Amino acid sequence: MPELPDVEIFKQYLESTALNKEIEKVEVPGRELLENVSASAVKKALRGGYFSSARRHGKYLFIQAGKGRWLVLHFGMTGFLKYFKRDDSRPGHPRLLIHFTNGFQLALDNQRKFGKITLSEDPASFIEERELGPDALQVDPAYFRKKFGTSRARLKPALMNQKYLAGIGNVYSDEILFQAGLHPWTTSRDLGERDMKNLLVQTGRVLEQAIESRADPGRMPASFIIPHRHGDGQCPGCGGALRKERIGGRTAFYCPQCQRKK
DNA sequence: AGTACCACCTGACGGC
DNA sequence: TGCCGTCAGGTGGTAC
Repeated sequence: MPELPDVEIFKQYLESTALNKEIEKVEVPGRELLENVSASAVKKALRGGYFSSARRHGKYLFIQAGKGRWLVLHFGMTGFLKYFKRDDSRPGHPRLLIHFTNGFQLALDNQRKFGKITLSEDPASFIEERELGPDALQVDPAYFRKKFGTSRARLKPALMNQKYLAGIGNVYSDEILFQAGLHPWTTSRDLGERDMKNLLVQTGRVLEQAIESRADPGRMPASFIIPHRHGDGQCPGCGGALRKERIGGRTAFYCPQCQRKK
């Protein structure tokens, strides 16, 4: 479930492996993931060039391959990057393979084909076209207060709405609400000033701590609910049983004891 | 505007 | 052992 922290880790991984290496060949075994672009256009855009930088917005990764030339990746539910040399370390479901002249390859692996691959001349216009909200780590408090202070949506679907904030999905929305002590069913605009402020603070805190933990539940702080998001998980705060419930079409986990309804 | 539901896709898992 | 239904969850569409 790559959400903002996971994609940030992919970005760092890419930056530490695949930048400034000449691209020799490009394969697109997963044409189904291509969006508004042909495989030959992707090959033509990348072959002979090199990746010079990467940017992330929400769950999207933008990789620059020249002036006005960006490779855009979305990881869907199961996507990840792998930089490798030997064929026996090639991941199981490569959908895009970039061969470098140094003998290494970068794979976008995506078991369930919910990811996307496309090209863009400019990340900013891509973000605008998709109507993505600001990155969840770069939110102006006034914007946040306005969006969440007027929305009639429940808190959980509101946090997951990419038009409000970009980057939060099912798992991290649970964590943010848990850290903020807010009930997922609470109507967004019913929040008081204090809770509203706290929600924004916790959003940043949770995402930053998740990145520090390398988006790995095993490394997250003991106070996090994420490692307990399963059948009979217990609240890391009060030890009570977590509740599992369908909210906005997603499976939510929360602590009915620690997360009060407003 | 918000919600509910479906489809996309593949693999894991539980029940029988 | 093996078949079948269900679940996982990001996005995007439709209908209400």
